[in-house]
Amino acid sequence: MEDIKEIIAESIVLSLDNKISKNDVLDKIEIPKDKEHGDFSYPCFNLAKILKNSPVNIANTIKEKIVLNDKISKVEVINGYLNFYLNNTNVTSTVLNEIISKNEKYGDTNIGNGENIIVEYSSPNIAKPFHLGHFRNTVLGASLYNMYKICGYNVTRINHLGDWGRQFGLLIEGYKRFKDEYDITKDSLNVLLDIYIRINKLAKEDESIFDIARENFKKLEEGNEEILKLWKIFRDVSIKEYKRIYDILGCGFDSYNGEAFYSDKMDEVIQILDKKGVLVDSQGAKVVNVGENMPPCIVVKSNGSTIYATRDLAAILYRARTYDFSKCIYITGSEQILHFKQIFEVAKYLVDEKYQKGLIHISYGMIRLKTGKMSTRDGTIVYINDLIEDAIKKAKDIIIAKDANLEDIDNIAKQIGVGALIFNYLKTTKVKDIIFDLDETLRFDGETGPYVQYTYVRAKSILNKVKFDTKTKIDYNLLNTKQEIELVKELGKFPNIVLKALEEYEPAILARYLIDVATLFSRFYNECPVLVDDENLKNARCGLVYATSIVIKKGLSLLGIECPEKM
RNA sequence: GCUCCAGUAGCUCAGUUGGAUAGAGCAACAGCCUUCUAAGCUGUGGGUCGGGCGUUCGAAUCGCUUCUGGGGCACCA
Repeated sequence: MEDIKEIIAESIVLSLDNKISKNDVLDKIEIPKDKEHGDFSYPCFNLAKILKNSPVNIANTIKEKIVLNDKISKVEVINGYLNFYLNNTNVTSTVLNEIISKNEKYGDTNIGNGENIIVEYSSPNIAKPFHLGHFRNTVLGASLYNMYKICGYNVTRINHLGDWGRQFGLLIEGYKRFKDEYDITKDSLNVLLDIYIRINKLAKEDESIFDIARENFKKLEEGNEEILKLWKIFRDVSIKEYKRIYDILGCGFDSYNGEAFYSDKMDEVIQILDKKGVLVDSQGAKVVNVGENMPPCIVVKSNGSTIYATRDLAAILYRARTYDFSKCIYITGSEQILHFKQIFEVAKYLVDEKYQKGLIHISYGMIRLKTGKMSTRDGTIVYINDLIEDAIKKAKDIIIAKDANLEDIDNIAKQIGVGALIFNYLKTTKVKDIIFDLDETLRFDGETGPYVQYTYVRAKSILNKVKFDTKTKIDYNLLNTKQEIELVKELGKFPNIVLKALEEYEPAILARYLIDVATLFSRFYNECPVLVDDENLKNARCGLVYATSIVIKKGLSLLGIECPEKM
């Protein structure tokens, strides 16, 4: 499609005797909102001044003089716009043949050319259950990973676990006191959470517990065997639980090196910064100044210990050396925007410019409740385990109500329930806060994952009823209804949609696109019967159905959503 | 107080980077299943694009200003 835009631009320039540059024209060419206005449109208003003539006259002049190839069927002038209409039969066969021949590789490119990219995402805090915030983070990261992968990048997924810091001193103390009341091997994260809440309460009444906690963390840093053993148990138990969730979500990681991993790599960071003379004393702490409009970045606290910024800096240094990345993408909530601005500034003292330029922070809005912030204390946190359970159960109920004889109901219910959740959190642009609403989250009709999955299932259902051989010669000129042509054109956009979604780090672009495809397919499905007597028409429509199924399945897989074959 | 982000239909959101009559879903109402799965399709109603000023042939989109909501502002992550 892009090449056609080029051709149009060149032709316009020629018909204006090169009085305007091709890039200017290319810049202005747009795809009309209203399909009645053609496939491409060029507004002539800005030419009025340059050529000292009215937009309508200019448009008419271009229309008369322009020479186009057979890919364009007609050109029209409306209100100073030049509207170009593509030759539909040409587009249809090109698009459908490409999709069907490439099949599950449709949309793959090699623009990444093997470049190394790191995506850091999910990153929950050890010993705490997985909640909705982590969920949004995880599905965002996983889908970006999937998209980079098919664009030829070499991607490393890092789960930067929050497995270090003074809260472990407190947790260890709580565990020592209360462990006999619990069975840590069962429901381990909730046990740890419970202990954590209890010891926090206790510490509020008895300040001395905080001192013990500090002492515990110090012992942990020094490698005290007993303490280290406890910390390891917490970490192992947590990862095991997280992995169970990642498994359900169908995502994974190449590294679980979290904060603790960098605990012995921070000295070098401090040394480098000190050697470069940028580490200055400020109110007892050691900081790096990062410009006037930001507070300084604290690297060493006034009590001599390090802070999360120090660990993040150590991670940048380590990753530059280990992975030689061209991009290192961090996915976190928007409350960390300032923090990443600061450490990216400091990073210029640690790594080459090419690494520093590759540091990218992708932030997303909070998930809140109608009543306000989620809070552990008020018990208003929405845990992902519960939500997944609810979603799967609801999917199963609906399936049973519709067709209790369906095979493999549990697996299908899982695909639909989980798909609904993932889609729900990817369809909204990441900048927006999301107000959590259980009914809305568990909706399966309208702009939802199950709707897109359902579209796929209907397509497959048709294909299962015919012998459709991709090798037969198909006359796609027969596809000439409005529904067919619009669907084909939408399918043809897929590769560009993926690129755009990646460029903007915005899976929502792909999710929205899949809704559009599903809607156009549903219209086609309602208006154009596929299983007709006319063999040629049947074949052509089957080709369209098949191509649609390919695009939907591929698109959903990039979002991290599975497609049931029946539902 | 400073700073970043958001504000579009009753609700939840799109809006192709400044273009033509601002679009979807949900909710409401009215239709469509003896024909490829109705988790679907078609239609109706619903808008001072938070307000104001400006730039422009042309603004939901850019600038300034103001209101509302949210985040951040050094020893938490």
